Amino acid sequence: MHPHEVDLALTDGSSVRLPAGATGEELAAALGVDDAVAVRSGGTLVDLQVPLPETGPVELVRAGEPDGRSVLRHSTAHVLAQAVLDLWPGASFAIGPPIEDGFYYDFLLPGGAHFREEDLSRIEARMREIVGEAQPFERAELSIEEGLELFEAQPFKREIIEGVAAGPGASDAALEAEGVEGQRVSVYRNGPGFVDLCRGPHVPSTARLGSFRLLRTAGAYWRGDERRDQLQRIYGTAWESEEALAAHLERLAEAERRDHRRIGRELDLFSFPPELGPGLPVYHPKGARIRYEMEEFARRHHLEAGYELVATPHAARSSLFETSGHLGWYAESMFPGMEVEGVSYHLKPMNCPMHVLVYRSRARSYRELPLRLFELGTVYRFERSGVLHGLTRVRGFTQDDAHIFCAPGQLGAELAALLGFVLAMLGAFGLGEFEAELATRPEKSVGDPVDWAAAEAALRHALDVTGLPYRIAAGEGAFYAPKIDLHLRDAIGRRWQVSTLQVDLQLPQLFDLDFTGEDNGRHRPYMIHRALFGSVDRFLAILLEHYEGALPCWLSPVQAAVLPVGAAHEAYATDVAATLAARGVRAEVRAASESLGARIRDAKLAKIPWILVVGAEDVAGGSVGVNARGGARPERGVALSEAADRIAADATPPPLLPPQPAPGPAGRAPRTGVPAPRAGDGAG
RNA sequence: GCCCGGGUAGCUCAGUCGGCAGAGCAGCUCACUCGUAAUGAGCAGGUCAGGGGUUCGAGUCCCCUCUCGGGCUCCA
Repeated sequence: MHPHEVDLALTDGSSVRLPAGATGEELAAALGVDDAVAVRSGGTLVDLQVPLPETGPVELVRAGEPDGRSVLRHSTAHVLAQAVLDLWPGASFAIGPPIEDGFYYDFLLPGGAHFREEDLSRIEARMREIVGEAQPFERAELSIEEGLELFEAQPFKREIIEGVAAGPGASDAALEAEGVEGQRVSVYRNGPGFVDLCRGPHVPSTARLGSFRLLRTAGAYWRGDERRDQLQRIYGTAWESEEALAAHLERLAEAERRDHRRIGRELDLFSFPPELGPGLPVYHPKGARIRYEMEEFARRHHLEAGYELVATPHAARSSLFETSGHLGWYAESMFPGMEVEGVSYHLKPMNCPMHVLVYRSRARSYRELPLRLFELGTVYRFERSGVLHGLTRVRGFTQDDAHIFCAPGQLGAELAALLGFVLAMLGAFGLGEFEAELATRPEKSVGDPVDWAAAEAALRHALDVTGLPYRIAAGEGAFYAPKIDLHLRDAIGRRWQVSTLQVDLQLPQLFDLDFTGEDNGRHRPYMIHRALFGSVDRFLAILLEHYEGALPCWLSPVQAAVLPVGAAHEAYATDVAATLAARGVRAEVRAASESLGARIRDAKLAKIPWILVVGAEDVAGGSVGVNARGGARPERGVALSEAADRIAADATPPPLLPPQPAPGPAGRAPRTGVPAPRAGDGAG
């Protein structure tokens, strides 16, 4: 029996009577919790084996919660390192943190060796042996000197210890997690020969691990610095149960099925002809039709929102980009110049200098402001070859770009209205879950910090008015402007950065823009850069992945397929298609050269929202058979006029909530007024 | 740009030890004229990414280049 017992307060408000000095393991036993992996005490996580503090509430961290998964993943990463060091004697190991959905570990293999895909199964087999041996994780704390001695043969570990020992500012968060704090280093041992620098906590034993999978190998620079060693990274995933692991692997398969590059090929939307060069897409008729619908929607609503259309060329004298600062700051991201008649030209990486010239083409009055210039402008950026990715990262793309020139006093209202407009537009595409980042002045920036602060305040005000959840991304603004970056989540929870709103402090000055004020004096306008889709190309890719290719009817390149049962019904099918076309529906007749079943299958695979089957009964009765995408079962004998009504309604672009000057309580207004996302199921 | 792995018919892929370049789908032709996710038969389709090398002989082995994919770095 323990000499005395204490009442231990739990975070949920209850308490448990335990012997003094009891550990997290004993607490878990007392509570009947069998999946605890750590203890949360005073905001930090500690090992289960540590005696619980008698003051302050504590809480068990269970395997399935976010922090618990991180512990599992971190522990699994240790086992990965242990396995690799077993299999490659002389290997160096660097860092191995938990990450979203998994973990990785970086190594330098002896003799400059590299991992191969087939190594993953060997390593995984060795990891499973270690798990089978139920090795305890044991924590120890050492002095800096002891740590350096322990890791004498491990240059990366020594560098971490030395870097942190050198004092604050010499470390970063990822390295801190590796277990060096102040003048102590913590290490974890498991098994006879393995010890790693680590802050912890870890599971009590490797036996608690097992639902993991190694996924891929990759190169990764030491400390993320491309001038330093490139290490060999192994990525894996780990979960609290086989079921959770299987669910994650299924999510990966789901993402694979939604890959816009695959869908683009299967639906014949676009391609990347090698003859054009990397990162330069061509849109096929169906893909171009989708773009047309997106762009028309954008143009129409911009006009309604008080924008004016402009059009500008793809190239300009290099001197323009000297003036704008692009060649000074971002020449590396621009295509090299070309010489024409002794003058250097560049492809434009952004539209703003051109729009500035439109503004400056004549004297401007305060009466004209805010002046909102909109263009679907195609820009060219020299992206490094390794970063290109489908339509989401290309070398030539079209921005739905606008520049708003306004008087200083108009900035706040303009930004707030703009943010509402952005949310309404994106909402119309069926995307509703947004998060924002306010990116503030970076280290490398131009302009007066006072102006920066004012611009940042205006952006923050717009966010507050809109009620959008946001976080501050300190120091992540563009060199010339603070900005709001808008992110959205797609149907399977992935986050995509889309819109950007920037308050430019530089261009009006560089181009010496002005307007005549009410006071007959010259004033400098503010300039807002903004793109809603960001890139039309990239936004199309996001839509394709979000909808798995089954776009809402109004965006579908073909909205209805009319299938005659036999050749005798083809004339009627043509009439049906003409009726639909008269209602503005994009309809196609697919003649009876193949079996009806095969044509239905083709239409389904092409994700056509409405399939109309017409046979003898329909010819006689003026009806159609309706097979709607996502519908429960096909209908027979629907009157043509009724079917046309339903399809025409489905094919109509959604309404857009006008920008709201005064959003309602809790700032949900921009979303509540937006029509519910069209599931693209054609249910009419 | 860097690391790793790929590139064989429009697509997905097979091709053993270096010994005649294949399949399914798609395409075309013919027959079938069909009531809600694949009718049948036939035909055609290849500079095996490109170039160089080794070899009696290269899709296969070696080198270079291009390109795609996964990462890293970058992303005004």
